[in-house]
Amino acid sequence: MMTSPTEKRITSFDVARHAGVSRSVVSRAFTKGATISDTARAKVLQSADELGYQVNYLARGLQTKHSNLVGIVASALDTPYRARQVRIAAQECIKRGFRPILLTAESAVESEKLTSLLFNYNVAGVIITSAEPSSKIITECNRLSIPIVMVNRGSDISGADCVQMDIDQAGALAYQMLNEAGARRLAVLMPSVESYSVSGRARAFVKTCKKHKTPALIFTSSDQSYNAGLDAAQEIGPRIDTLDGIFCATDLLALGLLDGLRHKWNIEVPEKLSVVGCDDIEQASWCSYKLSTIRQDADEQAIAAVSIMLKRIEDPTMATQTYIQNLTPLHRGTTKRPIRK
Amino acid sequence: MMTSPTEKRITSFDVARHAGVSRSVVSRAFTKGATISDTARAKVLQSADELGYQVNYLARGLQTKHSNLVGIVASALDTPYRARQVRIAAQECIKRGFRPILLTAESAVESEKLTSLLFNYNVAGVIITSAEPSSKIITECNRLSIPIVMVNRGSDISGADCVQMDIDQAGALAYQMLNEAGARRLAVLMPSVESYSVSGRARAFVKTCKKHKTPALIFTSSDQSYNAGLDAAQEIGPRIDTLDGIFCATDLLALGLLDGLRHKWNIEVPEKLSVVGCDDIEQASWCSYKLSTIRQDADEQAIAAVSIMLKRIEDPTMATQTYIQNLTPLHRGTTKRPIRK
DNA sequence: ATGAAAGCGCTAACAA
DNA sequence: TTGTTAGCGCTTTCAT
Repeated sequence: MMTSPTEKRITSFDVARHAGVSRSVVSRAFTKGATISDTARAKVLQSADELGYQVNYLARGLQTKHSNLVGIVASALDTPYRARQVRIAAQECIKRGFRPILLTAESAVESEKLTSLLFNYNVAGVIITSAEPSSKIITECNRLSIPIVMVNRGSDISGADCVQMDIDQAGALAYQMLNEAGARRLAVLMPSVESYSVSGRARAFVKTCKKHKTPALIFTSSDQSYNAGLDAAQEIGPRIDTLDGIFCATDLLALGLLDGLRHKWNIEVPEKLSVVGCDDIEQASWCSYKLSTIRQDADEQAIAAVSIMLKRIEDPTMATQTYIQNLTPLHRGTTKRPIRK
Repeated sequence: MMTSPTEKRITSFDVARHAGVSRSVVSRAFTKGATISDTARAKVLQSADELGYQVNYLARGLQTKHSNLVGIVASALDTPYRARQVRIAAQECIKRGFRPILLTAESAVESEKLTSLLFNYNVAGVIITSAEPSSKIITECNRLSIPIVMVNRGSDISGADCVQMDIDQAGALAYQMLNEAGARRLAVLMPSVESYSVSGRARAFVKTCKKHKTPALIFTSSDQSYNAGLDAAQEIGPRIDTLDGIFCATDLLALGLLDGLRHKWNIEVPEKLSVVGCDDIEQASWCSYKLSTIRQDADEQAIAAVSIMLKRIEDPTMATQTYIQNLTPLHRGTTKRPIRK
């Protein structure tokens, strides 16, 4: 490989000279839809290849007023559901010609500070799939007219597109699954910290129970993790005789509870208690758990988010939209099935 | 909020005028270590805040010849170990003032194509924690003198810094753990597709066994996943009487095998067979598994990778380094402990 | 279809 | 310490 010893970056100027054309032509060769002859394009592409030229997107973005960078703000990235969501969202962005900048934000303050960093790059859009994005981000994005889509976050704040699960359906489905399993003395396990999607589905469940005149007990956990579910078993174990069905607001919580109940309290599931989770993370299907759960499709969610964002990039005047995702009940091993089936 | 109706982006020029100084002064106010008076800086910062000004990093990068963008190329992002690794790496980048562009690459060809995309952004560095990065990437990075660090990839290709686990130690540790558990008829379960770290640790184990005159059986799985481990149980179950200890090249594989053995073959672990995994993913510690494993610290690995990358950014002439990570054996519930303890 | 020239928003010499 | 000036590498009218 005959690379010149000088470390100089190849610019469009170099390519232009090499191909015997002007810089404009080089630019056009890399801009699709530009008015350029086939022969000229071929010549330029050839030269570019020989010299190892790559368009400098920083410079291009400076001119065109938009980088093709997008921001993905995510919390709890190392959680199964979120990891999947982010992976698909990132892939989708790339496939559509954008590059995702990944910002991991664990707290609201943090996420606010981080998001502002995105503005430094003139990002074309932002996807937020963090538990607690501050609403300040939205106003700021609006001010700069940067498309923003929130995943599983309330649509209370106007000016942002949303992709979310149907929390009411989740609550109803959880009740229905438990009911089908013959459970009548119900409970819910939910994190004490508020969040749209997780708290929402739990509350919807409670509401549905009330509607059916079978009020549900409420247990709270410190967060949505496996360990929080495990801890919750300490509280739920002793009261097992007052219950026969419980809805856990996340699969991770359900898995922890399951392990706590089975291994620390010797309580049999589903014989003694039916358990339903929510999300359908991979681990829920593992043989040791076979967790009955409500599936929300992370891939669909991520793809919808990216798709809406790109649509808004193309047409910023489009009316704000909310994509409500459909849910699927999955009876596996932690709910008794009715005899007729 | 009195935001002007015109959508014009605020530039340093606007701030300069508002603050009654020149654009240079504005620039200096945002460049640390620049020579500027406190009063001037205060004035500028104040104006910037009022106008909602943000430095345009695209323009800055164009000038300074480096964006503070870095690339993170990762495969299997929705796998527990990788998710953690990427999360920490991203956080660390951000903390140190860089922004990570996330590229998810599942195959070698793909990762090659993707990496080249990074060059469009003048990334300051690249971290590759993908199974199969092509070595072409490295030569290309070298040509452009872009720092690159490979995580858990062989250091066979010179010109790149590496962070990796000590595969020989892993093999030795696995043998030792199994041996301590009284296992004498050993086996290993490894994916049939080659990869530096995963195949490496398995081979190191086989070598150690050979050295101790207790040759190990080799079972192969289609990949490193839970399901692959589950499938492997079909092959291993029938031969259980010829074995009493097995090393699985990844925790996920071990978890799958465990479930297959226990739930489909009614084989008791560790009574009938001792199992040792590798990685120490979160699920390994879950009550249903209590997997004995070899811990490699994902956080340490990610932080080391970022740290080395930044060091090289500062001093590109630094000698190539390889950070070898120390491993910790973790006896949990899938290995019998010797009586004296 | 192509080239010349202007400028995107910023930083970095240099001069004052 | 500050302002002036000249680009960074690209795209984009506007002529040709």
